Amino acid sequence: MTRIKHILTTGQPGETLTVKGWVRTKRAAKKFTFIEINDGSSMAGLQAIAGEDIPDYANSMARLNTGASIAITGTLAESPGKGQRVELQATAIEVFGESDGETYPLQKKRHSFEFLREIGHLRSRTNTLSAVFRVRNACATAIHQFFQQQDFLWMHTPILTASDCEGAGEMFTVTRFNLDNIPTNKEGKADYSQDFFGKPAYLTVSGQLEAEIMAMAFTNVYTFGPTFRAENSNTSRHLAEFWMVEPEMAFCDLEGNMDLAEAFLKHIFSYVLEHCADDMEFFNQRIDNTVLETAHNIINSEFARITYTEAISLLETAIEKGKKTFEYPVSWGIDMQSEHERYLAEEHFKKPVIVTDYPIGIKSFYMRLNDDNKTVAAMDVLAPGIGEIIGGSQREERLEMLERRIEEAGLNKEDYWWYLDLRRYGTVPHAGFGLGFERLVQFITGMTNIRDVIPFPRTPDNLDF
RNA sequence: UCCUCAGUAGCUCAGUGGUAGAGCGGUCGACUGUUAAUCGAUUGGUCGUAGGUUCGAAUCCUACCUGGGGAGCCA
Repeated sequence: MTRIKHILTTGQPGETLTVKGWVRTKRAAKKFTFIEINDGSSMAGLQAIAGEDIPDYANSMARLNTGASIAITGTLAESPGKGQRVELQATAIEVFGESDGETYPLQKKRHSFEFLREIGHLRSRTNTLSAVFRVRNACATAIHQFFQQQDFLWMHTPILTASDCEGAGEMFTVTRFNLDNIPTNKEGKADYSQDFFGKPAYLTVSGQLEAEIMAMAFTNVYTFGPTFRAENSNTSRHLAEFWMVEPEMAFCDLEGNMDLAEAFLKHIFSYVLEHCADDMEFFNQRIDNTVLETAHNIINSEFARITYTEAISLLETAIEKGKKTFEYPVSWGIDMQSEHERYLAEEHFKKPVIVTDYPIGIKSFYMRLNDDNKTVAAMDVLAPGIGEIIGGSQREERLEMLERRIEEAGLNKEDYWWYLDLRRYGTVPHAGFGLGFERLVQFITGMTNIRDVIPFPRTPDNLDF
């Protein structure tokens, strides 16, 4: 079967072929009809023209409403009209499934994204959403290509986990209990020893700790899979189920980590520009007229790199000079608010900025303590319009230090016996980061709501399709 | 979870106390090359839900539901 993408680029006049897809629009004159058919392979559809001479013309045309699935057989010809190089002169049309114009929700007009979310089973047939999902696919391909070219191994870390103490947010509990009749122990609480795993189980919030295990055997690995957060977050950049990419590198420090993150983003943007040119052009025209400029900016310019301490100074200076007022006060030690991060990325640097070396008190226990004993070797990549798109760190590889940090965090050392073993046997400096895949797709396409860059978004009170 | 805005035709919206409207879409018709086709006609509604105020409520009040934007949490 010939896909429309290839016909539009390389199809030659005179070729006889059959295309299959869905009718986007139909324009009828008295004795002939133009049909635009789309099969999802490209933004542009193929224009077909059917004259009265095709079999069962009147009846066929009446059945070709927007959304109908059809096969058109015909001969390619140079198009006398504007807007397309070739068109298909139909000799036969087969209708697989009709689409009632009275009830089919997609019309030949713009729809709001809010409305399209309500018809999640049909929205991928629209220009914007199909472009988003082609770009999403290209991003995923680019990610694998980037890592594979550099000898990283793709590791499948588990979705089910027992660790509930990473502090990365609320977790979904997984159980085989009948929730209307939960076995209880003497204290009247749920008796997990009778559950499937014999202890509480959850959906993973991160594959990082397992990735560290694998990096201690394969040097460079990455994970790419679904991740779950049960936080009651209702924003345009949070999902309960999202995809995360987490590279982990042995023999690597924070500097190497930043270098990888920057090269990684540059590669993905380049790949998408090359492979989804039409889609990106569409986003630039219809969604956000800065996406192409942003993409070239990412590829061609160095990311800004500053320490947390420098970032705080910048913010304080901006306040002093009256250049900016913030709702939340700024001082060394605070966890920066969205408004602070946005100022840095969107107004001060106007490009991605990597902030490093955060105060020990606001970051996770596994991040490596710096020599100043006040900061840890953490890094956040802040993107204009998105905020934190990557969060990472050099990991604490010193056994005694890690034990101390676990205790200080109020966590149980015994729960991490295997994680500590990695420091006991052949420990090495290592580092890694996590990238929110949907936020990346948002960043590239300019789509403002994260629910529109994943085919089937899962958010609080929303589990349709 | 908090703050805020909004729910009126299939969609996008106007109507802000006195007989429910427009554009688009759909349908029918016209048209020898259209491409968000064009032109003409036509179709279309329990005004989010439940109470309340009033002679009278889409409009005012209360609660709830749903959605958007912002915040927190983070990727």
